[in-house]
Amino acid sequence: MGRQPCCEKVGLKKGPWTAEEDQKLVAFLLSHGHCCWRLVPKLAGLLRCGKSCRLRWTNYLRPDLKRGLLSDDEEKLVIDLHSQLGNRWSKIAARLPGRTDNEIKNHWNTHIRKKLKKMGLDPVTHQPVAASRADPLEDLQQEHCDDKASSQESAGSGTGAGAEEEAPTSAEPKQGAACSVSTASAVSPSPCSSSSASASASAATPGGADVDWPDPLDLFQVDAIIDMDWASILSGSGGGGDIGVDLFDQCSDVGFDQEVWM
DNA sequence: AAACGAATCAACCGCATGTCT
DNA sequence: CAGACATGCGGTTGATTCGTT
Repeated sequence: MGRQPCCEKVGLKKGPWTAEEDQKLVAFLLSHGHCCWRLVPKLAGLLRCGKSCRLRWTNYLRPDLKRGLLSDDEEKLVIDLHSQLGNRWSKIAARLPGRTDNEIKNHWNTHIRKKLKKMGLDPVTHQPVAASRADPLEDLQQEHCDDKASSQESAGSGTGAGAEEEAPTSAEPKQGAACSVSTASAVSPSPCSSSSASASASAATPGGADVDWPDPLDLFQVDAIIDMDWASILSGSGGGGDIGVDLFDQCSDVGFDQEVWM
């Protein structure tokens, strides 16, 4: 006997998430963690499939996400990792705490690829297309500040060089999914049979510390939660004192991987 | 001020792989 | 062992935002 299908695609909502849906999802996951994604929308009262919930959480609602553009160092690291790993965005994201595979992928396609092309480098192979420079990464850093200009210039000089020329990384046959090591997700999958996550979840609501923490179960202040400076809070530099340790303990109970927080 | 085009990014889709019955 | 299902991944799309004319 098999399991129930992931989502009966009947009556499920698609498209952009509303603030109310975000609130429900955040409140549920912060208080219960995720047991099985298939059950999350049902338990949280959402008309979404579990897949959509997981994506929304992973790419947008996860509290440990950094926001904003990638720093120079992060961008360099992405380029370096991409040269080694190819389009294995989840692997790359795993090396950049607080960044998601989707975010990195988007940034690559919209920024980095153009820069590499402008520098005369093949974004796929990272090899010079023609005669090229000695240290592309150094040039990249120099040009980082005029991103907009470079993007437009490259668009003009690209002569049709767009997504259509993107070829699969020859040296990297598609096998990223073969790696079952948890990568992008900050929430380690807690099996349904594991009672620890859900059992302790009721006591794991982050709050009650010195940090100005909106109670997710109270008013569903999701925006405030998302905008919080999590890195500072968890490192104790945000005035939270021991909040970092407390949150580590609490959040690990609901399935967070502490290493991903910092 | 309006129209147009480019850039950005959130979200969806389909596939691959691992797990469970 | 085989089939069904869950999950994760990468590619792609479409709506929105931003900049230019």
